[in-house]
Amino acid sequence: MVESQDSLYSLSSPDLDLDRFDTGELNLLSSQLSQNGELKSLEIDSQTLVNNLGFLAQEEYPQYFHEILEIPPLPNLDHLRQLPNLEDMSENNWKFDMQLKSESGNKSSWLYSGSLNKVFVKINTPLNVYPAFVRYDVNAELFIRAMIVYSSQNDLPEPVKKCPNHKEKYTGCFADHILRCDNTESVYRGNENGKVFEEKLAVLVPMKNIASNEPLKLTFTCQNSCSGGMNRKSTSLIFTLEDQYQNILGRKCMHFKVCSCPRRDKEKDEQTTKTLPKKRKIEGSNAPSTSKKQHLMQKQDSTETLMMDQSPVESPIATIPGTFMNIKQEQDAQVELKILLPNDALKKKALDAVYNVIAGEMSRSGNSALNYYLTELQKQIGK
Amino acid sequence: MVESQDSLYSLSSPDLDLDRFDTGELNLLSSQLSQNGELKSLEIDSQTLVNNLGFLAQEEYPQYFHEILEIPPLPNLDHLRQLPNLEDMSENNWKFDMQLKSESGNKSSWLYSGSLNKVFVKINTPLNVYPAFVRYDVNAELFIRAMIVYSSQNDLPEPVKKCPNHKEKYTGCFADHILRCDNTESVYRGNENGKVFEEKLAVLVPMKNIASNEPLKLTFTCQNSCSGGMNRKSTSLIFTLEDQYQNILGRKCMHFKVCSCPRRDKEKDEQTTKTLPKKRKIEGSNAPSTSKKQHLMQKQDSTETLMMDQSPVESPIATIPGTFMNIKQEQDAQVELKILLPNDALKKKALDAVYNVIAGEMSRSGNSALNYYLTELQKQIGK
DNA sequence: ATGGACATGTCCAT
DNA sequence: ATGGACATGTCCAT
Ligand SMILES: [Zn+2]
Ligand SMILES: [Zn+2]
Ligand SMILES: [Zn+2]
Ligand SMILES: [Zn+2]
Repeated sequence: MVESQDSLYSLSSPDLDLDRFDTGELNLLSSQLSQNGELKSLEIDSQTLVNNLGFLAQEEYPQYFHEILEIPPLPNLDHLRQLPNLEDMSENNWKFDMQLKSESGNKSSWLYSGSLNKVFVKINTPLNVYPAFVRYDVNAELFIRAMIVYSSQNDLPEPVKKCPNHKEKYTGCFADHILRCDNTESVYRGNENGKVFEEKLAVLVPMKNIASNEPLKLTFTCQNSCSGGMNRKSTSLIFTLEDQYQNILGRKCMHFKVCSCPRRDKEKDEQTTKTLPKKRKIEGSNAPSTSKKQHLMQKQDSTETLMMDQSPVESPIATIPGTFMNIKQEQDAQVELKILLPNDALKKKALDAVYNVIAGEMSRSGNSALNYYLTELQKQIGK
Repeated sequence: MVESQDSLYSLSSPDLDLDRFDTGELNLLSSQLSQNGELKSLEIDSQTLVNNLGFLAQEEYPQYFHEILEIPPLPNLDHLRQLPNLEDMSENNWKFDMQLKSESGNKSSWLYSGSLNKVFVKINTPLNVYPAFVRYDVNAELFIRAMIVYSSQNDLPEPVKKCPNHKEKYTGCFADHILRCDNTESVYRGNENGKVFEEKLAVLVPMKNIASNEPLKLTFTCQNSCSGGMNRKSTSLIFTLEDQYQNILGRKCMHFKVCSCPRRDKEKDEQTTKTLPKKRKIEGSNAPSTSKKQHLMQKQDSTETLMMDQSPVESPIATIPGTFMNIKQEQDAQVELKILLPNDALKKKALDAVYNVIAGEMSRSGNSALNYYLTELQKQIGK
């Protein structure tokens, strides 16, 4: 164990003997790093490690060499102990992207501003984000990590914590997590005080069980305005496509704001940004009044508008869950009932009431074909 | 023990044999009542007790008879198991009052509105309140209890809880208490879910150590606007002068609001009240839209300006409703109900049934926002 | 759902 | 400290 680490430390030039990296060692190194926040057991600080492995860490190397060199993936794990990176990384073989698709239904629960690369979303409301990437290496086990950070350079290191008010409502693995992902097998990582990438709160979603057109079903459980929490600071979402070794294969970032009036706030935000870069921010310990308050992402803002709005096409899939198979029904034209209800409890009551309507009719008419609808209703009620 | 209680229960007429009351028995009864929220050990409900002791509970009897009759104070402990009373009680021998004195210094930390009988104060800022009373019985051990309640009749039973955000900062005996009193030997009483007088959170200050001109040094540790806490409901402060047996010798009430801008809010409040009694409140589970939202104290609002400075009539004590609906209308996630039905006729019936579900809920909860869903349903039903 | 009014905390210049 | 502007949640009528 120590031996393998020693061999790592001895690396000091780009003439790396790549054969020496087998995935076993990498895994080991990776876990070594993450289980021990300060690397004390290795008696080496993370900076030293970064210095020694730094040449592997260039953004230019995310591609895999193993096909050419017939070796395992080039390790690129220094980011684990660094601050999150807010630059998109999509110009490699994986062509990773995350896309929002406007949904016809209750579209008001979120709105996206292309000019700001920012999504405005209500609290506890689903935001579906669709992964898009080329499966460049079919053997890689893929994950998408979703993480929240403060947008401003000064606040980036600061952990983004859920406010005590909203914390109170939840227990369990995501009690401290603002960002929830309701896809099955999502894993909640990090801790509330984590500063570097691997320690920050995030949700890790295995792609293994995600259908090709299935979105990440995200939910924000705290508002940007919450005092004792995000406290009106501006925030960003970072998605990273990762393999089983935590190599980063792609990255997609966007600003977000969890608020009560997405439309109003989006319009005001676009308006304000259009005119002049204002102050009146409590972000960062920046200069009194002149500071331009620039986001890390905005470094490339020249191309940002494009980046956003083109990220285009692709088919919206949105298979409606719970869609019924078409039953060839007798003479009567089958009809769909589709309504909006205030909450799940009332939806449940509504379903029960409809159940009674159908059951009553079936009883009165003796039309046992209606049983099909009861069964379908029961499925929804059971959920 | 049981015997002494039995003797109490046997009282059934005002011809009370006052000699039978010694302070020992009263103390015992009092502690019996308070240690056992439901009086289970006595196998008697508090209502029965009130019925039996009710004749002692008249507001007209707070005076002591012991000088005349040479017996201990007339017991008056039924209030312990009732909702707090919001009427001033100063027209007796004790002439109890609590007074604010404008301080030259940092006067901005609070402001008092005479016309509203309301003090506007900043969070975590000292509010000195000066007790004034005639020491009618020099042998009595005196206390002043300070308690916070919701002003509106509907919300009065609801415990006033500190929001989780502000709770987080404190530990110890006043962790849950919004109202702090920094005088030495202040004792924190009650519990967060207490509904009746003796169980509600309060601070009890022994007068023994208070110099004659010394004020109660109060501090509010949570704002009226705090969600998860007072949640913008209007609130009142109740001071009661009590003896060592918890008899109430005097009472002084005032509205208060803990806010960031006392001056602005005071002016706006006075302005608004001057014109017309408005709605736009989240207080009480009141009727849909017409409810006048009246404070207990405001029942006499016609004379309130006077009342403040005099001390009025009489008024009923609100009884404890078994439950009070929680109006807390946080943002519920809207949901869509989508089902397939055999034909239009049944769809119509289904819509009717759902309509009834929502209408019923709206009626029960008084949540008029649900009307939107009824309207939408009606559109579909009309088709 | 939606837009307007409002309530109320925060920032900022003086 | 103070008043004005602003940010942002909530209520309400449609
Ligand atoms: Zn929150
Ligand atoms: Zn940006
Ligand atoms: Zn609070
Ligand atoms: Zn009043």
